[in-house]
Amino acid sequence: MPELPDVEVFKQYLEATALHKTIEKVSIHSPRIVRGLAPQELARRLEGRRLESARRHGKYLFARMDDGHWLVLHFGMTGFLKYFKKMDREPPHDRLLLEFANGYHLAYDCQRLLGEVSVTEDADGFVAERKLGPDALDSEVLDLEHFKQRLRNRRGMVKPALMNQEILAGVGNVYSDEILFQARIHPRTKLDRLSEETLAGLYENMHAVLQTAIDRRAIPQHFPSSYLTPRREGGACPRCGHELQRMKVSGRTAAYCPRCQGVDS
DNA sequence: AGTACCACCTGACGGC
DNA sequence: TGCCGTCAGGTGGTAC
Repeated sequence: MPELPDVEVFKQYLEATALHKTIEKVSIHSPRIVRGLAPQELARRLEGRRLESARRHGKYLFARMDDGHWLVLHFGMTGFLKYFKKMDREPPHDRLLLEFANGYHLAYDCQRLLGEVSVTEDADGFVAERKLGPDALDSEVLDLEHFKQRLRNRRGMVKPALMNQEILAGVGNVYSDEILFQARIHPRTKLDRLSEETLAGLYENMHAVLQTAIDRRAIPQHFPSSYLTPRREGGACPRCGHELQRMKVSGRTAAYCPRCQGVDS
């Protein structure tokens, strides 16, 4: 479930492995993941180039090539990157494979094919075109006042709002549950029922949860024991011991503690 | 504007 | 054993 913390870890991984190496060959095993240009065109644009730097916005990863264009990666539900030398290390659902001049490979693996790969001349323009809101961890842009302003005057529920990539980018189903659990807010709470104090707490917890997840390499088993994630089957609330519950919110499965997170409002 | 529901897609899992 | 429905959840489209 690659959300903001997972993609941040992919970015750090790409930076540590695949930069500044000439791409000698590109293999596209699943053409349908390529969006906005023909697969052959994507290959042509990558071959002979080097990746020079990486950026992330929400759940999107951008790798800048030495011609100034950007390789754009989105990981859907099941995507990840793997850097390796020998082909017997190739991951099982390798959809796009870059081969570098040093003999190493970078695979974009995506079992369920819900991810996407494309190229853009302008990463900021891509973000604007997709109507993505500010990155959830970019506190320069998304400070508390801006956060409150973006959630203000909305009639919907808090969980779908956190997951709405046009309001803010990067939070998905798992981390919205964790943020709401830590902030002690019921997932179905209406935005217009959140006090200023609760909104401030939501903002603080959003930051803390996302940053903690990144620090723990987005590995749920390494998260603090006070966390809801990883969700245990019929598990108990780590705070009060009450049995955790699941409910559908806006078509998604929400996990929450009915005692700590109040009642449906 | 917000929500429900469906589709995309694969694999795991439970029921029978 | 094996078939089938359901679920997982990011995104995007449609209907209301």
